[in-house]
Amino acid sequence: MAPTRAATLTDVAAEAGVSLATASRALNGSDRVVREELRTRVVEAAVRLGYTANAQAQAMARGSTDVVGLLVNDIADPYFSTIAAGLAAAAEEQQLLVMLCSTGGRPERELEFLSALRRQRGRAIILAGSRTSDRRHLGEVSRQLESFIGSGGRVAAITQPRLPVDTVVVDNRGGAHALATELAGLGYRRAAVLAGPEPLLVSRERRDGFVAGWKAAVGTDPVCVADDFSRDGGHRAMTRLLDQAPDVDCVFAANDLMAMGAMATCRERGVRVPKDLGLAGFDDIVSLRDVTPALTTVRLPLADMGRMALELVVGPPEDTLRRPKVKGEVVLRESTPARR
Amino acid sequence: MAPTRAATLTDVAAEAGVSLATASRALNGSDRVVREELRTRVVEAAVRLGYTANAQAQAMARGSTDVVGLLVNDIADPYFSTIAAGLAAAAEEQQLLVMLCSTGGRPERELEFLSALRRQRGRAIILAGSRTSDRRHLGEVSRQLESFIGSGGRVAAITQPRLPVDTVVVDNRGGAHALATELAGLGYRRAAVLAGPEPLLVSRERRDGFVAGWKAAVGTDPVCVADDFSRDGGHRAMTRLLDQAPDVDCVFAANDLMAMGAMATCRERGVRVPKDLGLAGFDDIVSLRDVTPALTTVRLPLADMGRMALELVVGPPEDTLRRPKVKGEVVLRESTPARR
DNA sequence: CTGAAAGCGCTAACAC
DNA sequence: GTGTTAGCGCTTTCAG
Repeated sequence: MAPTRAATLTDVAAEAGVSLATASRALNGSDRVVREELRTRVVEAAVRLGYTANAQAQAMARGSTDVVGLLVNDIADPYFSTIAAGLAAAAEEQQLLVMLCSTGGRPERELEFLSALRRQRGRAIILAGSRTSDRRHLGEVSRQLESFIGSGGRVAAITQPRLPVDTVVVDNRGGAHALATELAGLGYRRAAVLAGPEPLLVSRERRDGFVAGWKAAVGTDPVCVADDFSRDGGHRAMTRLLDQAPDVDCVFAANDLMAMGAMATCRERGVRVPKDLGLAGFDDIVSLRDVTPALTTVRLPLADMGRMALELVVGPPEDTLRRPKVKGEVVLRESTPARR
Repeated sequence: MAPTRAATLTDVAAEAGVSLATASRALNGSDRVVREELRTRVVEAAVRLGYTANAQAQAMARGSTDVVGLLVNDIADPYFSTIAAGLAAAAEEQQLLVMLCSTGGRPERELEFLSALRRQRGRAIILAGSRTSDRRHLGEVSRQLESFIGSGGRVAAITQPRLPVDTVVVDNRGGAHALATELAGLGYRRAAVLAGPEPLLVSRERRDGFVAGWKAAVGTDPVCVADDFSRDGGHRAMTRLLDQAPDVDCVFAANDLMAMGAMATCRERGVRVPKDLGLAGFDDIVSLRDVTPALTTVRLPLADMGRMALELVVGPPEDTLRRPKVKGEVVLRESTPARR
């Protein structure tokens, strides 16, 4: 059957025998009050006609939408999907719709999405881990964001404090520092770090925090190997590490994904965790619950971070940049038992 | 600073000294051709003014949008997030925007999203595992979908063949049947099934397929215990199973999440997998890579399923219902070694 | 409390 | 080729 033209507000008004304005006021909220009798007449007419407001038309007339954009690196990564879940729940409470973009790390994709959101006149955009370091690209992003903000849009970021926007910041340094202290206290003596890509701030902070903590506690410098912030990256880094420095007794991977990759390397190489080697990660992603041995990590309240980011973009804008902080909590598990 | 009014096409036209129509044709595509000279003039004016088309206005004038909705149960569940990733990638290729809704299993949320998408005049909506069985609710959903379709919207589902819409269907029965056959071939003799909620079709299909396969191969009826389709559900079900029938030698959990829960129960109870008990799941979610022992499962091409679903809603609509099928592939791993 | 009418920004006939 | 103009569906002054 041919798509029947959807009923419009005009239709409803006619059906109810009232003016367009009254129908609008009765149906789609307004400070104005409509007499109860008319009101019900309109509502009934609307139901009879199966009326659904046209959000586009409303957006145009009102000059604002209910859409917030969420930009993540990879929605299949549990780190991001948990953040997304938290954000989605908060968005629901605020009656906002979430537009999702999983960039797969491609900078051009990021820019496309920003511009799509400008076109959509989105109300806000939330950047979760825009993993880039290319200055040129970062410049472009800033430019896009500026004009988005300039035309009334709100922006918040999660752990990307390089952009001049409200940001949920994670105390990476402190978390990693605390972890190093704990590990040293457990009796480990020869540590290594599997860091993420050097240009990534998060990665540097975690590495530096760990190194500082370790130095303070043990007095030595951990070996550092860098690779991608992914499971495969962890796998490769660990392989190189075992070749370079087979005598380490504990390894800190800059995120859980890398730690899982490292664990896989250990299995392949016959290195027993935690017998031969203590291993720790960072983030406490949900899938960690099911790895064996259970992995020591620094827990981040991921879902809350999504929530917080959304809260940054609703409510009245503030003059000053906000940077709510979340701390990581060291969670010791089987992968790093006390070394006697 | 006050949000400066964004430049409109009218502004651009004025700046370029051409008519509105020409500006529109030059900027936002059209079959009409614009003389090169004017064209560049318009483009330059647009750049100068920082013009961004207003998607709302375009949608209204054109009568269609570039938005597709994706409805999932829980975006933090790796099953859904992997599907979402596949779908997002495909959407990008089609220049479509993805509106995400993570319902958390709440039926009312599902309906709200459907109606939001109608309001948005979304082009299509994809339902991934709308996990419900309530007839009343299903009726409401159908009604919403019908009017969505009636007004030109497209709908596709993933593994929810109860709705009269194009659906990516999974051969749950066949996959589970094949798994049962393999397990029997490996020498297992006393099987149990941790099924999902009885009302869920997927759950019944997997259970029935396994039972049928097992019966054909071994001749007996597996014990069945049902619970939620989640990690916790698997944990509870396994607990009950161990109490009821401690002598089973292999367990099939209706999805990987339940299998992981079951594995946790085993760890707590001191039941060794696979020594005391073989264990298998279904889906092959990505986090499975890192559990020990590696879990036998039936692999589903999750990202592809997201892709396929999107393909169902782009391109010309067909008269007949389409039901592309995907098969599961049995992947034997450490959790089910041969029983001698 | 209700109605008439002026837009919101853009596209697509329809003329020239 | 290019310009004019009539909508798209709704909100919101501005008058009654």
